[in-house]
Amino acid sequence: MTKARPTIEEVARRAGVSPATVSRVLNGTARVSREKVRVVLEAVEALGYTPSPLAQSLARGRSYALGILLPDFESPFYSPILQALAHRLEATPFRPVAVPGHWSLARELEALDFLKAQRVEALILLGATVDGAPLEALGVPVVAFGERVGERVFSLLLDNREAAYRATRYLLAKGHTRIAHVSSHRGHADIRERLLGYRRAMREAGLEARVVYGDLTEAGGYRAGKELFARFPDTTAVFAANDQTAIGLRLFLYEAGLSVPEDVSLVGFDDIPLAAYQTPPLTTVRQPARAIGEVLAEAALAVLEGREPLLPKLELFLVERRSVGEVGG
Amino acid sequence: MTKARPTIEEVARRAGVSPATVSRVLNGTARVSREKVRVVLEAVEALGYTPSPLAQSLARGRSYALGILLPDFESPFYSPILQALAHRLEATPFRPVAVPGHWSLARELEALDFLKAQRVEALILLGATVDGAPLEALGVPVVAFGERVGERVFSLLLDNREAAYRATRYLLAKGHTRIAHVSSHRGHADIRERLLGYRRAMREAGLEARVVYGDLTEAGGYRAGKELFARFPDTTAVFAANDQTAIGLRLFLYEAGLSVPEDVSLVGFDDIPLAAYQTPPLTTVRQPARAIGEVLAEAALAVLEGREPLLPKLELFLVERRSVGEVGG
DNA sequence: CTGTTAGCGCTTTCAC
DNA sequence: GTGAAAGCGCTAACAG
Repeated sequence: MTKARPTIEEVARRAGVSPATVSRVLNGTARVSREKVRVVLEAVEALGYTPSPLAQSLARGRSYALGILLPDFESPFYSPILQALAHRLEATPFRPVAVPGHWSLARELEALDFLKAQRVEALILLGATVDGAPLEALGVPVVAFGERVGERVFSLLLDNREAAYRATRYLLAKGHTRIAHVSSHRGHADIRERLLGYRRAMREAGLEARVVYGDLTEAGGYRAGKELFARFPDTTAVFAANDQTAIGLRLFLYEAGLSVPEDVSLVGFDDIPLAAYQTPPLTTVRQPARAIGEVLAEAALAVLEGREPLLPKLELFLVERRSVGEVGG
Repeated sequence: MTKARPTIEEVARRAGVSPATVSRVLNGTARVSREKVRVVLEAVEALGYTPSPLAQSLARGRSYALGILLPDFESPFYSPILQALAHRLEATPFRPVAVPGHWSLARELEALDFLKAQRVEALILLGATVDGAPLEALGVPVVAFGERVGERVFSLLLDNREAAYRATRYLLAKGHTRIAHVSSHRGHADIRERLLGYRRAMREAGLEARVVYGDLTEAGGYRAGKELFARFPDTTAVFAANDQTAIGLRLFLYEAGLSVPEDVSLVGFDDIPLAAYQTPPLTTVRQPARAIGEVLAEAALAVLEGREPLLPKLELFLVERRSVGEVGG
């Protein structure tokens, strides 16, 4: 067995003071004489003492836990957000407790139960679909990304519709007219917004919309490509609801012997880390993952301190790379 | 304010029993009469009671926390392992506490301090470089992936050297002779093993080794490609220490107008999710992320229960895709 | 400034 | 079987 960690009691004894005093110097919770401070610090040092967060939490009546509900740990889009979130929390007393909802409402509900049991003080929703009652039941402030949820919830909303509209317009400007969109039934409001932006651009241009559905995974994008080119073989450009879809579809094109961007142009959404390294580098709408994570963390911290969180308007813009060509160019 | 969560006390009062009894029925920790069980369960139900893990931990003297030290949350290789790890832990009383070491020994040490403070009961090391004393200081069992660490540590070791050897042999069999390897100074033992395997295959074939260094990121792979082809323009095949490096290098090739696999063949390592979707699909050595995560979790649980963990020998095998061509083929 | 006294919410002897 | 009582390690009044 390992030697048990020292307790505040032992530190106090060794320093010849009361536990309360030790607590006070460690937390700066009240003025303590220079001398005692010194002795306490020495004892802490000598014993290698670190307070037990467990005991602290129980005594203070707070968990210092921040729940983070995300689809899963391996999503190339959400992972960087989680990374930024965790990073921002490092300097605070709060710890992230991240749980995967596995893209399923049922699993999300389970995750919420878990977070509830953990007594999280606030909840950050990343690409979740839960809403209403279950959230209320948690009884803690909620900060969401991408979805306008309930009343007492702060949402960081990016203008997906506008961005999708502009991405489609970009394709139109390049001379494309037979432009398809790969959407998804899975995923949250953002995905629907992108579809709407695409539709609007097409409608305004007097063009017919071509929509097929994937599931936001590479495999889904591949399948969608297959379906798309079976139904609309003359498509010259496709705007995918996310990068993973675009990348999956790109594999289909490769196998079908269609080149990008010569035969078909491709635009994605998200700008995941690997988008810039595709062949050709993928033109896509950049979602500022880092900033998103920081803003969400900031907002959660604000709410916890009773401040009104400010959710700055983050811009979505198209990153032009090499996957889009000019028609007849 | 939200209503405070009910305590065991309230449940007991409502059921007309003592808190001890409530605890007993909830934990099956002792025999309780049918009648009381019923009443207690009813009260629990009515109040929507969930025990506080905090209080439980304190009272039981254990944290149920499993530390997981990994490079960062956004690595396409480690994320899936974390995902599997977390998944395996879901059905257990243990919770994963994952902290990023940011590929830096200093940050890893900080992370360890944090985990120590959290009183984790065991530690799982994913691609970490810490070793020896700091680990001993934690005073808990350690399960590591990829690195043979200290004495009291269980390591899941895959034969990277052999796999790299075989990957290089594969390239040789395809007729390549001017084969380069992109290694890295960053990263742990695995990376060095891969270099050794490559060297051995080259030596045995009586060929000159061509080694350049990246940093395991796409950007590093790109830079390495630049350096490689400046120094050895006639290279026809490159074996990269990981997929991200290969993908970065592939961008360099694309920009340089060299096609894969016609002009240069490419082999990666890891088989990250996106490898199969590169253009062309990347031939790579598959590391079974899912299995790795599960085995590590299993091992940690075993150690915690006092059992000898069994670390099955997982195989590394080459996944042939389309990024390798035959010389003169 | 500082020690004493109560707990935080739960588990676990220890008796009955 | 079951309740009373004593903590787990720490903080937070409450008196001095």
